[in-house]
Amino acid sequence: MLSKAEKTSQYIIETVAPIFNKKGYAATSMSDLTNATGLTKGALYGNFKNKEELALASLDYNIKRLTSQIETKLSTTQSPIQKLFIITNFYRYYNDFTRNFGGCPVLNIGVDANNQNELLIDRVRHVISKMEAAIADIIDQGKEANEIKITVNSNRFAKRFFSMIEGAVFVSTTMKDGSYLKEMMNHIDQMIIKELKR
Amino acid sequence: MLSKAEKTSQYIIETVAPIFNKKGYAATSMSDLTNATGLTKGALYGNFKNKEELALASLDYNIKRLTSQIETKLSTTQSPIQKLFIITNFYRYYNDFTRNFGGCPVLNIGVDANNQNELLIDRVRHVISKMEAAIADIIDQGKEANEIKITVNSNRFAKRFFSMIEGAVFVSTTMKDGSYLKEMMNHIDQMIIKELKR
DNA sequence: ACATTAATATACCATTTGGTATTTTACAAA
DNA sequence: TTTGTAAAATACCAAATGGTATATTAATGT
Repeated sequence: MLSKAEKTSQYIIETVAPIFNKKGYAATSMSDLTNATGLTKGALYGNFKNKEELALASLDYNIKRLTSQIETKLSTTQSPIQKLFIITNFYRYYNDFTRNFGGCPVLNIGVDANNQNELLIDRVRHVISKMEAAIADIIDQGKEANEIKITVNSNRFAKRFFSMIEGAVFVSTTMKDGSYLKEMMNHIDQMIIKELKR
Repeated sequence: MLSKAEKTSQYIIETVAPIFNKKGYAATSMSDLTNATGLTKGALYGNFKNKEELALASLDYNIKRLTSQIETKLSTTQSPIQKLFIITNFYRYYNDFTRNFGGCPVLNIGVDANNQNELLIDRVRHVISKMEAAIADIIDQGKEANEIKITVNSNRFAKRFFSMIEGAVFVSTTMKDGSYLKEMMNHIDQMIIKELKR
């Protein structure tokens, strides 16, 4: 059972996470957070050491929501190739998914914290590495399962795969035009078929 | 001949543009700008109406530096296909190019100003549209010159082209790893050869 | 050289910033 | 129901925020 403080901390993070994600670290003020939560500074500083800890916890929360959603979807199939299609299909409708918490946290905090906050940017780098590694892992599984050509460079493909996704996420968000994501996912699907599939 | 005020305005923008680009609009304070320029608020507010005008002029300046550099390089060939290769080759070393003014202004301000500043984000959208249109235009010229298949969808290809570039720019910058850009440009070159070239 | 204007510096404004010390309130065990 | 403690509200801090009015300095045309 959650204690009062744990419940409050949870509530604070849920409320505050989209704000940090939308506005960025420096541009988000403590009063933005008290206004949004309906709580006072006493409550916020009682539950979190400072603004930075709030931002870090918010980022972790957003990343967790994102990755756990992908993991859930991935677990519905055993086929590595199908897993890759599940990822592209998830990002096809990514704008709808992220609307709830204010855009892609990897992109937003990655750009916002770059050269501004080492702790935040380190976490973003870590997530990117993890996601790329996960994609490369799926490809390697595909090789073992004889679904994917053994000649492909898993890591190189994973990096390109992820870069393309983030590029489409960025332009799609900025231009408020979901077709960028859709077209890019179609292209990546073709890449999977032509470059990977054996 | 430039008046004193024009020279000062120019100096301010040159000095201030990379700061806005790195830190974003809200996170950049007027004292950041007075410190960097060595000028006082009197000088800044004498030459620019307010902080927002400074940010807009800074964005315009950065965008101009970027686009004029590309245009110069493009003018060295007549061949549409070669022009596309010139673009990918420019972005191969984009991190070195943008180091001087603090990263890609399209990416940085696009993410920073999204849902925060309408004037800034509108300018970013406008630039993206322009760049995509320019790419589509090159492709159309390639069709007329019998270099490029008439069946390809110029606009669709241009959007994908640009999205891929920005994605590589983002991950490359965030991870401090130029290989993302290099690999992506190699891939786009292959796309040009396989999808466009006739 | 002088007067006029343009450009910059200075001093100040109310408001907001992140953060803290203290008081008050809510809660749980006895 | 009382008491100890955990949690949240309040009041406050110095510093910084964007912006302005005024004073001072620099440049310019005559």
